[in-house]
Amino acid sequence: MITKRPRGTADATPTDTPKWQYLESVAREICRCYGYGEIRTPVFEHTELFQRTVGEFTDVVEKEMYTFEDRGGRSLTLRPEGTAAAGRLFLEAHLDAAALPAKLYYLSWPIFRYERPQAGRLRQHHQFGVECFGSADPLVDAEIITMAQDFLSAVGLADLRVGLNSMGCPECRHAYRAALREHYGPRREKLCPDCQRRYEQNPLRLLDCKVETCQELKSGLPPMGDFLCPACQEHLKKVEGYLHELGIRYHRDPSLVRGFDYYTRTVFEISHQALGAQDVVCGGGRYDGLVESLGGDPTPGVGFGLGLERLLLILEEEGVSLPSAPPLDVFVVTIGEEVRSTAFGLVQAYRRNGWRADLDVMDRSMRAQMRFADKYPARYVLILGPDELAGQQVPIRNMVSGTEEKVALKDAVGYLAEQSRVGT
RNA sequence: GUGGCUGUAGCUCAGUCGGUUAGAGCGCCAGGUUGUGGCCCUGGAGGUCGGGGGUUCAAAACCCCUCAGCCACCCCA
Repeated sequence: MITKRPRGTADATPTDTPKWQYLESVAREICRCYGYGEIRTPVFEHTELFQRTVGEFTDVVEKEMYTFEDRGGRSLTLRPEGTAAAGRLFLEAHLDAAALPAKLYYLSWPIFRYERPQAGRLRQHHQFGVECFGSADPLVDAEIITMAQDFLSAVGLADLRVGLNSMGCPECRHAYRAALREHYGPRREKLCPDCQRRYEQNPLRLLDCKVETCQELKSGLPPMGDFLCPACQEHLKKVEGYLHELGIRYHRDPSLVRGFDYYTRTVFEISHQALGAQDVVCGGGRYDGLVESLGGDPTPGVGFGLGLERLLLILEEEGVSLPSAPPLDVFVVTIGEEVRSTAFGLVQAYRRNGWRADLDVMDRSMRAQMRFADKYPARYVLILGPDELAGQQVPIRNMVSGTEEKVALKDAVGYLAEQSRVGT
């Protein structure tokens, strides 16, 4: 082999793509019902876009971006997430000047992060995501969570775990950050090296460290909930109220923290145990400061990103059956060179009438052609040899029932339509 | 980025203590049936034993490096 695919990437063959197309069609249908419209943006953006929105000191920006300089000296980055690009488009396409909210979705966007690969974690993966710009209404937070839930159940998933938390607004977050520093300050030396860095750069992340000694140091720490300002508490309460009314099961997880700086107030994750350590299939929340940080007027927003490879892994693990390559409607078996142009014409006639039709191009014996048609699989096999050509009558074999009928060659195309009308 | 496990045919896997020409099942191709699929039978193709280096009379096996996959961490979808 001359080439190998780069580490942490995946190919999709004709066996795989029907499954992707299926997920995409379900996603589109959900978005249609919820009133969202599709957007497309370039796979790379100015590096600064992600630095400003995702955050300078986040893991993603610090060490996971595919950043390069183009021939004009610009620093560009393959997008490591979708929301920032959606926000950029929102401003650049002047959607902020149109009627709000702007309800946008993106489908199968390639997302790039330089990470150590394992099952459910790739360097290029694909996300279905939804973003709603312009409304601060907690109803939209609930709508977004419901949408993700609806999509996942529509493709056949149950046993989902929805985690919910609030990260507060900049004011209450500031207060909590101070409280964290106060709590950890005296015991700073006992923290793991990662947490010592977090203490300096991003104290909120101290909360979900899994190192045992750091866990112990958490005792006596007031939960973030205590620091939420009245407005943020009210917001969270309303989101929960809507979820409750809609019958969405979730659990409050006070230690749930998202790794991107743009999140404010509502954050949530949907996970599934079939996935192992990388168990989060969907993550999202509210990002009221994002548009402003891009230079636009203050504009609230909420959204989610959903990993399609991880979803496919869960579905496979759970034994949910997904579409595979479609069968052939008719395979035309040819006997001898002299019938081939007639056979080709016939196959073309089928195709132009919307049938999936094929014929032998491997110079196979009749028997081998029959075996090939069987394995394809083909619903019908039409046999065309010198005798049929002379008599203008062809046998058409139903490969499921094994029955065969003689049909006039000129009626061969109509025959399939007739049979499907009858319901065979 | 850290620690660990695993790489043998297209796929799933055997391969004894380091010993001659590396095997099986499935899949693929052809034939048994010179014009009829599935079942059965026969035959065939297909291998840099992940790659490179080393130890040895001899390496798929032992050692080192490297690449890839997987597991956990970190982080995330």
